[in-house]
Amino acid sequence: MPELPEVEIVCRGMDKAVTGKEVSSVKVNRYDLRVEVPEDFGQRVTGKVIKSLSRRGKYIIINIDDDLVGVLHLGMSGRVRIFSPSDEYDPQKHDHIIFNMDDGTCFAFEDPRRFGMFYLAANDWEEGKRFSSMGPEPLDDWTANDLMQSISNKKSPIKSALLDQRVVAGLGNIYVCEVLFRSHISPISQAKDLDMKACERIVKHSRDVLNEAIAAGGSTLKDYQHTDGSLGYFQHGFSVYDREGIECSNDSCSSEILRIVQSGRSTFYCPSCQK
DNA sequence: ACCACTACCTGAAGGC
DNA sequence: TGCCTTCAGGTAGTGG
Repeated sequence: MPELPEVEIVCRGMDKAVTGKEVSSVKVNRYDLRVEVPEDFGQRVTGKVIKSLSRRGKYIIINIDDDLVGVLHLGMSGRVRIFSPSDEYDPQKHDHIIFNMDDGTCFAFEDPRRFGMFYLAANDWEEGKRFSSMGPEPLDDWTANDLMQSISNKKSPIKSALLDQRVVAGLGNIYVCEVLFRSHISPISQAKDLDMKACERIVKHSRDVLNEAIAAGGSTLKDYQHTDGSLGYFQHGFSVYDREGIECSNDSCSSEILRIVQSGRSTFYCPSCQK
């Protein structure tokens, strides 16, 4: 489910629901996620106050008291469901970790495929290699110059380069396809061959697409993904993703959208508009 | 060092 | 109905 816009929506929902509240209890149903959940997860978190939440790339950072952070990644199928004190928690088969707050609020991390992770770290976590090698935030400090530099030696296609979280943080398969379409750049072109103008277009359209998707509540593909169960609707705004065989949305173009496979992932693009 | 490929895991959808 | 194959929004490890 989650690329940057979806993670941002989840992060905002959690922030609103739990920031400033104390954790009264935690239930861990499964420890064998992508990264092993620490055995003492519950003990370390219970009785502590959630200070704030933030996002880095596709990771949600939960600042717990002063010396602890929860690091949450939704993987491919992860969701967070939040229950207000007046709602009753309805357990699901793949609820791995459930937090109960002192005011009766509760949230569950659900992830059928278990590609997600939820672990604890000291609050100087940003020193760790997971985040120190992560690229710039596309909505924040990313420039065309950064992009130009980071791909200047890359022989891989630009599609694959933009999926590399060291190049830019938070883009995934859907939004890379959409960005390249808007930028009129072929996903097949070698990253190192792009000029500064092309990099400028990618940076600009990344901002636009991501901001539009956040404003639309993210994209919902298979099931709901907001923390309150409501749906995002940016999937109706896709120009190319999952539109194989459909006519290109540009008025002046009558080509069909193609699907190819690059680095084992589907790429959707218009062969006429993206050169 | 880089890049493509594979594994990780469950569930939904489509073909027969 | 059911069985089989394919595919899915991500990341990390390997092997060429």
